[in-house]
Amino acid sequence: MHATSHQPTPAARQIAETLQLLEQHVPMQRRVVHAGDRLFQAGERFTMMHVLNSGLIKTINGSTDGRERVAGLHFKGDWLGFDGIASGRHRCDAVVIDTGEVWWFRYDSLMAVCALQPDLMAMFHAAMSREMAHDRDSMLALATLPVDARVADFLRGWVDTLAERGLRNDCITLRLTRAEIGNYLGMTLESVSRALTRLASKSVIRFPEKGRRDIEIPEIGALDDFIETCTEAALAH
Amino acid sequence: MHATSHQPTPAARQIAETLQLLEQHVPMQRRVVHAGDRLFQAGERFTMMHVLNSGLIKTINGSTDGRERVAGLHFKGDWLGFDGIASGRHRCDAVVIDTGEVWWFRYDSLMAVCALQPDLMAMFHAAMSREMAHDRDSMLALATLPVDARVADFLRGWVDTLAERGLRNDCITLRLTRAEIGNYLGMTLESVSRALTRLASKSVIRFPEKGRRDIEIPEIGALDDFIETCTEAALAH
DNA sequence: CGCAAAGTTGAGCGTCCTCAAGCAGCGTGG
DNA sequence: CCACGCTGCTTGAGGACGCTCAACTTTGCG
Repeated sequence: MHATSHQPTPAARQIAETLQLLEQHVPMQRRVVHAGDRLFQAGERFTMMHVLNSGLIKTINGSTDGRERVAGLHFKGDWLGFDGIASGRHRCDAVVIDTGEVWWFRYDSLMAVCALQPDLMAMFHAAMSREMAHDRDSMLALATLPVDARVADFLRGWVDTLAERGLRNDCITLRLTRAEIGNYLGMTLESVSRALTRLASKSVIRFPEKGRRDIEIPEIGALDDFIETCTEAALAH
Repeated sequence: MHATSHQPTPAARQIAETLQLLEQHVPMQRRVVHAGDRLFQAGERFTMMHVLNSGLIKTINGSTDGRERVAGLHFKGDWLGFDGIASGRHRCDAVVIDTGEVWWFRYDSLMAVCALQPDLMAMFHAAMSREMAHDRDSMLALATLPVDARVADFLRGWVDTLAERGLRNDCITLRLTRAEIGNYLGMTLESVSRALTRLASKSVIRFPEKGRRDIEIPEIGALDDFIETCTEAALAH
């Protein structure tokens, strides 16, 4: 069973350490946020960084001509606001999906502290680097995987995220609609629905409840196998 | 005519400033690199950051099951190596496409200097943030644009990059093959070729030479119009 | 209970991919 | 010098994957 390990994972330890450093050294505020709340919006002046202590937040990236896409999903320990640093303005909306606690603090305060606390600076950079690496992997999936594999890859990503944080991950609750998932994965909501049906028919996933919001994943390895099978099938004529 | 302005652009000024700060404070080495050279490879231990003083470099992101994608294209002033910070290992290959000069230096040296030079730290963060914002826009294009628009968007991005740096941008020389462009944009090389033909037939672009490596862009605005037309056409049934 | 929002499933169609053929540029060697 | 092969590019024909449109079911909420 691949559920909660009772030793904190390295990632969980790192998150705890980061939160502790922030708490000790950076003047900050905490806020409980609820589904629908916005931490910031595209175009607003950037001054604050946010760190998620619990809950789930999505960022939405839009273009001038009205297209938009769910750019990222953020869990406990994730930082938000990086994309505002360069231009001094936020480039996306941050919308709360599931209730949680957000810590927020001025970016310039953080920088001042970082000059004296190399460890904190390292955590900051690591968080940013991790997000870049994650984005790269998302792009790879967008560009190279057929829809079914993309959905499977998405689920694996979610599972991994939970595992890293030492959370139970044999059964996950998507708090996103099919439309949001589809938008994130560059496909329609119908395609998401069909892909899930196919995954279930091959027993890669299972729906424990009648409402198909919860997803059980008996074997994580099966997800990877499924992804490979899809890509091979695509290559073979 | 939208060619070289003889005032340095804000971006060009910022690049010059960054290079100067690095030169003054960070112990570094310079190297002339040629097409085919690799700055680093996925899996290698990360210790060095790189800054491109001239030339063109692509990064390639691969997965365990053999898929790969051109993850980014890097011009003068761009930093390389961010994705290695988190894990301590590079996550992509960096391959030189066009001859240029690379400056490289230890990441830990940079950090040491940054503690004393807030300006340099700010440039470092800005570069990282800019790359994240760019990746987000790439993903938006991948997820929401039809092939023709994606190619147009790619060209516009290239043109903008040149313009920011104060370079001539009414005629660009792609130093990538159709296959590389297609890989970057999540489509086949044939689709790239067809898209370019269609763009040319609508006079959005022009091929000055017989070998269609150079592309002339009479009106940058026409690219944006073309992109919008594509997306509207897709929406209208 | 009734309405709105979310999800599933099917049929038809279009975009984009696959496969294949042909052409152009270029360096090599006979 | 030209034949040759190699790589890159274009163009066409056919097919598949995923989208659109539509009907229906289920869930959630006032």
